[in-house]
Amino acid sequence: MSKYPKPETETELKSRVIELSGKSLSQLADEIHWPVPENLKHDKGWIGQLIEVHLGASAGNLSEPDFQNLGIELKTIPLNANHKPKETTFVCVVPLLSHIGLSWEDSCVFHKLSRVLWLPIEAAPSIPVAERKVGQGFIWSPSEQEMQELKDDWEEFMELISLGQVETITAHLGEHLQIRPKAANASVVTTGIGQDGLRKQTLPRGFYLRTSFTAQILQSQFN
DNA sequence: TGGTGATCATAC
DNA sequence: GTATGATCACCA
Repeated sequence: MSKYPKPETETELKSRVIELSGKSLSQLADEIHWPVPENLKHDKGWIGQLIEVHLGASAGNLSEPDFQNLGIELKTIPLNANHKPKETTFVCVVPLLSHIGLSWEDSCVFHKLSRVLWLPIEAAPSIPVAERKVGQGFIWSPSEQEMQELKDDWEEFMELISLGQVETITAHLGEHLQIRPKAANASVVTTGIGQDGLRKQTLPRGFYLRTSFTAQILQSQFN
């Protein structure tokens, strides 16, 4: 889409983010001739993809940062009526087999969260999707303390997985990160390690950031 | 009513 | 199935 080429510099990206702030989703959708869904029940990724187009993110389902040349990952963050995160944030799929010898610095969580463009968007159910407005986006990296806490969570999870305990992991575990299912439905399977140490088919899972953590990020940015 | 567990669309 | 993008829906 030549109308929205990829930003070549961080400065360019930032100025485009400023241009988006305050705009409604129907404005953005109209510009690229996209219909606006009544609700997101069957279009859960619609807002994220709408923003990707407008910011010129390298689209597609590649395992690359959204802005590969800048090393920046784009995450929209839905806000409730109190302007706090409404949902957890998906980070990446949990490695259940090829994690042996994987270090924190080589993990998908480390890479995805090293540099993130957070873009808050109104998501209170009382506001029709078309009327929801884009907030003020900003580029973020974890503080030293946040990075350490994320690493601690990650290492706790990876140890359990190595021990074949993945099916004992619930979303209650983890300070900032949590592990929850990540699949089209409960019948999807991937290969993991069972309690006997042998391969076993199990439900794919993903790492998610708790809303308390993303709330902390927003607060440090706007307060 | 907030969080956990489940689910939806789409490209390849 | 795995990757991208996430929100839904129910129950404690």
